[in-house]
Amino acid sequence: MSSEPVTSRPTLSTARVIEAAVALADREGLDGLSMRELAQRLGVVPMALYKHVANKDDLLDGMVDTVWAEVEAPSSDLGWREAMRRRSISLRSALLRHRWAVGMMESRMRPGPANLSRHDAMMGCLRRSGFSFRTTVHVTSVLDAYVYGFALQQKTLPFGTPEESGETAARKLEATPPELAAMYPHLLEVVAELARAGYDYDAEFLTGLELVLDGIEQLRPGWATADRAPRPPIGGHG
Amino acid sequence: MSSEPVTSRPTLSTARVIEAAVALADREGLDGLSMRELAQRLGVVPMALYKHVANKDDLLDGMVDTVWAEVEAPSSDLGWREAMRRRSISLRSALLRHRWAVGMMESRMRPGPANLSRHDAMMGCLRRSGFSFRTTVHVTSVLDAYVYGFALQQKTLPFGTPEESGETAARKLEATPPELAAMYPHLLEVVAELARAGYDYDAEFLTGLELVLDGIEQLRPGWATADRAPRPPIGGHG
DNA sequence: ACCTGAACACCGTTCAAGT
DNA sequence: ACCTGAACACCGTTCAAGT
Repeated sequence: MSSEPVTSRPTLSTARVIEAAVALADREGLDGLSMRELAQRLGVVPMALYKHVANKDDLLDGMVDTVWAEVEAPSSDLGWREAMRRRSISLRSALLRHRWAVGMMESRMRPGPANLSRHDAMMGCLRRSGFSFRTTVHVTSVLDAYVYGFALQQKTLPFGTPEESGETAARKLEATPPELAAMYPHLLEVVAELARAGYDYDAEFLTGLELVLDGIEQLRPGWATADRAPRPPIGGHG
Repeated sequence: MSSEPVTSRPTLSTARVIEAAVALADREGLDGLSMRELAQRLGVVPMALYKHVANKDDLLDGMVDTVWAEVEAPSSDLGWREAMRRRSISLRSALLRHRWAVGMMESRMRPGPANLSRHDAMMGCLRRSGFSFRTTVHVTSVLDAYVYGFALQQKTLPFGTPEESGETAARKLEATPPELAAMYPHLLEVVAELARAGYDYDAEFLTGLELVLDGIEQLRPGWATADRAPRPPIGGHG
């Protein structure tokens, strides 16, 4: 009696709605994601979606947690530096696959389970590696700022590949009227160099990441001697 | 004959439209900024705006350059580190005053004159301070990522002042069901510490900024010896 | 020539009518 | 009880009609 539906259109579910919404946003951007368009792609009437998500904001909550689920949770087995490096690279990769998610990863009012578990793993890794509470916050703050900020820049800048960036820069350079070139000599000089040598986002990200990790290494209290959380310094943390 | 209009409503101009749009976005956010609402606040019919801006995107271009005009251009007189510190703080302040602008500062396809002049000053300061072309790009990339990323986090996170953040965290903590507390022990531990000691965005930003500046100091070729651009190392930059 | 109201093609969501 | 079409209050922008 209860024969499986063999059609290519499985019945709607919250998971399927979220999955389709992510796919739509990946392809068309956040502006292209409307409840009406999403419904059409799923072959249902717009109001049918509201059986599976409370509203668009609820849908976005689910989409963001889908992205979090793709982020590698740091494990303290690797040592904090390798763990933080891998998590940062993994977070950036997820944000490259889902550019619409940049700026939404920390903003949801009701964080989902994947979000919570990844943050818990981050805190656990740092605390177990001997960072104090306060320093754990510093590390999280500066690393997240760097990764989110870099992803934001890349999402936002007008070129993709190294070659493309060189070409874009070169074209812009040629199109620059002489009076502008005279007003912004240093900017033009650097853009010309980029046009010559190309601009590789991945390499740039890794360079900056090591720079930030070096800074964190210095921040770690007792980094040169102890391997576990030392007693707090007399003056507090300031 | 041509008597000055003494009314409180001066005639419309591009500058006045942009100014009003910035004020509206500051107060109501980007979502609250519609051409219709903006027109109403200016006491004109919606279509009247299109005499002064080509479309909404053109309006946003103008708004972003208004924010750039508030950013202090770095001067190499101060030394690169102090100059970069001041520019970063100034950029963040502008983004705090105009939160809607986070994520739009580098994304405009037709950058305005204030944008170009600030970027030119940045490049000029770094080049004059002895950074190579390539290292100048690294410095710009990592500093901008940090400032934009931090501003994005702050815009996005649900609390404002240190006290408020403590209270918010404490309230969330109390509202946490025991089964969740057991699943995310490290996260809860850190949040509890934040609830106790408070979370000061300004202090956090400055801490991370010095960390990044320390990293940049290491990046600078010839930083220990020369004060002007050294000849490039034999192996290139790697 | 200038200005602008109505219209077009959208949006998220409510709500009442239909099965 | 469930589903859904029409409706509501928006949106940016076009375009033709009015002065």
